Amino acid sequence: MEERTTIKALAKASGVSVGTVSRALNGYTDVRPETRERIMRLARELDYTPAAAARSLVTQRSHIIGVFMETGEGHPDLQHPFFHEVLGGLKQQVGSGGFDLLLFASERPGNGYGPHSYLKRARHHSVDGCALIGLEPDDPEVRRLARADIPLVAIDMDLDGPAVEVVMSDNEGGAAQAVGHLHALGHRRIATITGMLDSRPGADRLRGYRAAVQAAGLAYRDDYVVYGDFYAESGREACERLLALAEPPTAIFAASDLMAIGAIRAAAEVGLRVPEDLSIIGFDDIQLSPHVNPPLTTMRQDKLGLGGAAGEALIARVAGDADRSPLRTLPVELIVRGSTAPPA
Amino acid sequence: MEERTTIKALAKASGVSVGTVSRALNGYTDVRPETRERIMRLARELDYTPAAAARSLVTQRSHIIGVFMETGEGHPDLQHPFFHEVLGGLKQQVGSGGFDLLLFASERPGNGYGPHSYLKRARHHSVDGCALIGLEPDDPEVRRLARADIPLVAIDMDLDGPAVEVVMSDNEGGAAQAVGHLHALGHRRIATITGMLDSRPGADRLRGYRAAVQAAGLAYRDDYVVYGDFYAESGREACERLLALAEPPTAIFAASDLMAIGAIRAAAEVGLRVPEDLSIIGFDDIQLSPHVNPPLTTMRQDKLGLGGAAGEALIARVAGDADRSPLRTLPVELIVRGSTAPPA
DNA sequence: TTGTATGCGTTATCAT
DNA sequence: ATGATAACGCATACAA
Repeated sequence: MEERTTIKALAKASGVSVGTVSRALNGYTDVRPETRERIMRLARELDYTPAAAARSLVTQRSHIIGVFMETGEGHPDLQHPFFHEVLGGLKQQVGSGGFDLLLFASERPGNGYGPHSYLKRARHHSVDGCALIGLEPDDPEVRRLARADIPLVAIDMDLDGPAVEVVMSDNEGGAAQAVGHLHALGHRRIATITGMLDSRPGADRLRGYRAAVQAAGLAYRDDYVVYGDFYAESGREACERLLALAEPPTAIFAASDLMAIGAIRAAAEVGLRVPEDLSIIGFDDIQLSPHVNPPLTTMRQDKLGLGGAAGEALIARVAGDADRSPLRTLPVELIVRGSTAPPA
Repeated sequence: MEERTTIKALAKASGVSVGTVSRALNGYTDVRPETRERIMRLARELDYTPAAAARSLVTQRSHIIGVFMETGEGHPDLQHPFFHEVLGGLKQQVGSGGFDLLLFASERPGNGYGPHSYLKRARHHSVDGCALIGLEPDDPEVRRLARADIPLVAIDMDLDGPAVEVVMSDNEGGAAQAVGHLHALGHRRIATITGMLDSRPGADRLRGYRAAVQAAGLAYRDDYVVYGDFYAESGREACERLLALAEPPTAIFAASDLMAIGAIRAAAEVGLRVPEDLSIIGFDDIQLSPHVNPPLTTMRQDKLGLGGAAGEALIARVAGDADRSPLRTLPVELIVRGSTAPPA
């Protein structure tokens, strides 16, 4: 039973008061150098570690960023690889700023009474700010959280509130660029497999597709727009439908890499070769994309950058910087690999 | 500036003392029913949320499980998809037990003095327990943490200490089963691409391979054992080397799906078809495995189950249950898909 | 330069 | 059944 060293014990050992110890440790100037040194030395020897709880109680700062992370219906959370990479960037950024991440898991905070509530969970742990990943912006509880005065950053979702900032990729521009790539290769029959359209990225990528198709002077065909849900299986089904068309497309823009990979498989199953018979471009550039067969051409999202931007925004707002643009859009990049080629 | 409702404000509103409020909320029996109801109602109206910091200060329980998660050298953390799925299972399990997860990000906890230290970070936040994912068991700081009396669960790594429990898959048995599957299909020239051998799973899977090869009466050939690091690129390179052999294998057991996928690609690049010309089996069953081309035959690890078992262990030990087996091994399952077939 | 005292929001131990 | 009151570990305003 090793007792935790408290500031009181450290004070006794140093022969000074707890107040002095606190000031010495926190870098106040009005402490005699030799006193400080003695205290610091003893702190090291006794392996003193301040209690975050006690400190946050008095300073009203927890140095903790909360994370609400879920993905849609039917998909247990933490599933989409995209979110994890974003989380990695967030972790790195807030870590360098001296913050840790609290991944909310329990739905019954505190005394366990009352309904499920994001705001309550955030308040309970006195987080200094929160990152919102994969939440439903229309959820009343999300809106309630957004109305509070706690710094918030929403990733890939629309949200507004007194202290919320939104971070997302240039989904519309990226989608247009993807279609442009296909068009430049010579494709004229270009279809798309959409993501969930009630999500901002899903809607934006479809919008980008539309804009690019029209800009290219191609006819916009309803049957070239098939709905998916960002996951692989939906990409496969959508591609099957597309290939069954009387006049099937020669190229497909899938709104996610996962769906693109599903589409490649669907093509293989009917004996079509990618990219010789069918070009497929994805969106995300997940880690596996360079390694699938064929290597996937895709629009790369700067996932670490997204998380980093979120962390940066949070840190700035926690520090009191309130005049910040409520929206930060990160550029995407065309990565040409082996799944696209000129039409046969 | 909405003021946070404190227990004091709630007491004043209810016309009772804070002590009574606390007892009412915490379900003590010695509170008059009508008093309790009034308090509960007001708590709801004022949207009262207890402060975790204050509570943990007095109860010595934070209801927080810390998570140290990193992956090896050169690979920025949070990269391997396997770990994320484990994290998902952990999150779910501890959440249902009323705990939240603290993802350690900052390397300078507290006053920022002193060296990097896992133990210090854990103590600083008074976590009730910790999950260790992807750490180096030989790291002196890890050992120091393990010696402490705080409940620990190590995932996929060897570690011992007064309160540490280890959770991992049956890597050795699974590897043997994978090789057995290949052998049963008729393969006799079976090679392996290993993971990092300084990791417990990497070493165990190689051991399982060896055991199965010998059990099958096949000759153990050094040139059929190529070293990888679990990631895709290493699988690709290893497979290239294998295929360049004078007598190349007809089947490969890759110690991870990522490497198996890299291997498939290497085969494709030299014009070999999988599984017709070369069978490949992986290990993990990551989310993409069913969707790659061809769908990957693999040994499925119960990733959610791993995380869940870790969470369960942590919760039990935090509750004081100390007589628990220090090791929990979860079974793996052969998933036959399209990347293995009888030799030509 | 240092010590003392107060308070942060709770729970827990006494009384009553 | 309820109310004071003392912790919990720390930071800080005020004295000295």
